[in-house]
Amino acid sequence: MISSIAELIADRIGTMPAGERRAAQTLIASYPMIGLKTVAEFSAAAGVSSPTILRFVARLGFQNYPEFQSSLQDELAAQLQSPAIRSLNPPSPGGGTVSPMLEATLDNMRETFRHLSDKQLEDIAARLADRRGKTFLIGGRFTDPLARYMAAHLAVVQSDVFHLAGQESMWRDRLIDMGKRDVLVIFDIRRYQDSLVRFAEKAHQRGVQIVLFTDQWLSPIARFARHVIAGRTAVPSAWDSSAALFVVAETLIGAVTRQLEADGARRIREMESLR
Amino acid sequence: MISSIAELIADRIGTMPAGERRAAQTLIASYPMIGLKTVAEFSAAAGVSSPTILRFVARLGFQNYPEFQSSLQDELAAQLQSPAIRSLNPPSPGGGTVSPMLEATLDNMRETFRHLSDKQLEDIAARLADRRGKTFLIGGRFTDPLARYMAAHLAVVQSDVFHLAGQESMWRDRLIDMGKRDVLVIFDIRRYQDSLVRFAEKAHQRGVQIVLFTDQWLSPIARFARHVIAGRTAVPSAWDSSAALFVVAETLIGAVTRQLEADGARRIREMESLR
DNA sequence: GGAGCGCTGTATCGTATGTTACGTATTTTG
DNA sequence: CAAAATACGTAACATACGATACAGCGCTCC
Repeated sequence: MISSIAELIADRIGTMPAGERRAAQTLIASYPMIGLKTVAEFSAAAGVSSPTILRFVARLGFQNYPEFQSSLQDELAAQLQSPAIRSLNPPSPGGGTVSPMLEATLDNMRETFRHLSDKQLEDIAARLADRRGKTFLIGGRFTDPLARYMAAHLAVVQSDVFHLAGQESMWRDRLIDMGKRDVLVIFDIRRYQDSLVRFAEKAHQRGVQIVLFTDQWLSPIARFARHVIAGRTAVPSAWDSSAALFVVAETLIGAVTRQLEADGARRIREMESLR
Repeated sequence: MISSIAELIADRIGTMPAGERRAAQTLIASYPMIGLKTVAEFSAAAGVSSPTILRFVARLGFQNYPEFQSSLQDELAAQLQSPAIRSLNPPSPGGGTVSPMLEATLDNMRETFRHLSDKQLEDIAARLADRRGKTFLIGGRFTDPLARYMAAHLAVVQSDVFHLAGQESMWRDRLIDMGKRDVLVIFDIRRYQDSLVRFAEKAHQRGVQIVLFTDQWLSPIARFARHVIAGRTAVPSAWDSSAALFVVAETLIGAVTRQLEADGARRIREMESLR
C-alpha cells in the first residue's frame, strides 16, 4: 500500500535512468517543496532539463505536471490538518473509546487557534466591548446553546446584550432594533440553516456588523460577516464537535471582560450586591 | 513584527473592502493551501472574481501572484523543517492573551479526563441510553447552555429527553413526572445555585438517578448524585471555564449515540426525512 | 437629490508555463 | 567493434494562467 508520493518514488527510483533519478533525489531532499514550483525551477535545482522532469512525473503515473502538483498539495493539506503534535500526546495507554475523541478534540482546538491570531480576537473583542451599540447573539439548531453561553457572560459585564431565541418570526422582528453600531454574533455550522442565512443577510443590509462562528467549510453567512471564526469540528463520532468554537467563545468572553475591566469590575460588584 | 502572511492578513483585514475580505477569510480558513492553487481556483472558492484576488494579494504588498505564492511556500517550508514548533501563532512573547488561555484549557481537559475512566463514561452512557426511563437535563446560570446542548443532541437519537428551562417553579412541577427509572443530568459549578441543590435533593428523594457535571470542588449536589463528573475550570481569566465539561458532554453524546446505534441510526434517518 | 469616488466583475491581452517533436549523445548488445 | 536502442537536451509550440483596461454599480458626501 502506497500512500504518499515519497513512498512511490522510493519504490521506483531503482528503475529510473540517471537524469530522472537526480530529479527524484532532488525532490526527496527538500520534499515536497520543489515539486510545488515550476518545471523550470525544478529542473534547474536538479540540474537536468525540463523534459526530464516531465518524464519523471510521467513515470510516477501522473498524466501531467499539474496533476502531480495537486497530488502533492493534497498530501500537504492532509498533513497539516492532523498536526504531528498528536504524537506528543502519548496515545493514552487506556486505548478505550475516550482517547480518540479527546485527542481529536484537542487537535481541533490547536488547529483552530493556529488559524486565529491574537490580533483578530482582540479586534473582535474590541468590537464587542464597544458600548455605543447593542450586541445580539443567535445560533443554529445545535449551536444556539453556545450563543446562550456567550450571551449569559457578556450580559454580566455590559448592558444591551440580547440572545435571540424562540421562533424565527420573533427574531426577525428584532431586526428593526438593529443598526450600524450593533453587532450580531451568529453560530452556524453544517448543515447550515437557511433561516439563519436569510436573517444574516437582512441584518447585513441594515449595516449590522456580523461576527460569525462557523466550521472550516464556512457557512454561506461568511459573505455577510465582518469577522469569521472558522473552527474545526471533525471528531470520530456521529456528530460534529463544537468544542473548538466553545473555547474560542470563552476566550472572547475573557478578552471582552478584560477590555471592559474598569467598567466591568464595577458592574460585576454591583450585580453581586443585588443578589 | 510581522512574520507570516496570516498575520499580515489579520493586520490589514480591517482596511479591506468586502470582496477582498472574503478572499482573506477563505485563505485563512484553509490556510495556506488555497493560496497555492491558481487564481481561478482561489477566486471560485472565495466566490469572487479573479481580479479581486489579484487586488487582494497586491494589497498585501506583493508585486504579483507568483511572488505571493513563493512567499507562502517559503513559509510552509520553514514550518515543515521544524515540526516541533508547529504553532503558527508565535509564542506571543508580548503576553498574547490567547496562548495562556488555550494552554490552560487544554490542560484542564487532559486533567479532567485523567480522572475519568472509560468505564465510568460507558456506564453513564449506558444509563442514558437505557430507554426504560426519561432523561431530564438542567443547568445553572452559566451552565444551562451545556444542558441545552446535550439535550438537543440526545433528543435526536432517543425520545423522552427534556430540557428543564424557565422559572424554578416550572421545573419543580416536573418533579411529578420523575421516578426511579429516570435520569436527571445537572450542570452546576461555582457558585453553586441553591435552587438547583434543592431541586436535586427532591429528585433524589423520588429515586431519580442524578448525573452531575460540576467543578473540581464538587457542588453540594454530589451527595445526591449517582455519577459525578468533576471538570477542571481554572483559566487565566475573570471567568471559570466550562470547556472541559463541554468536551465530556460531547464525549458522552457520542457514546450514547454509539450504544443506540441500531435504533439511533434509524431514528436519525427518519428525522432527516421529516425535515 | 445629485455628483463624485471607490469597489467589483467582464472581457481582452500578453506571457510564462507545460508540452511535444526531433536531433544528438550515450549506453547496451550481438 | 558496430549497430541499435535508449536517454537526454534544444528548440518550437500551444495552452492556460495571470494581468490589465474598462464599464457598471452602489455608496458616501455635499
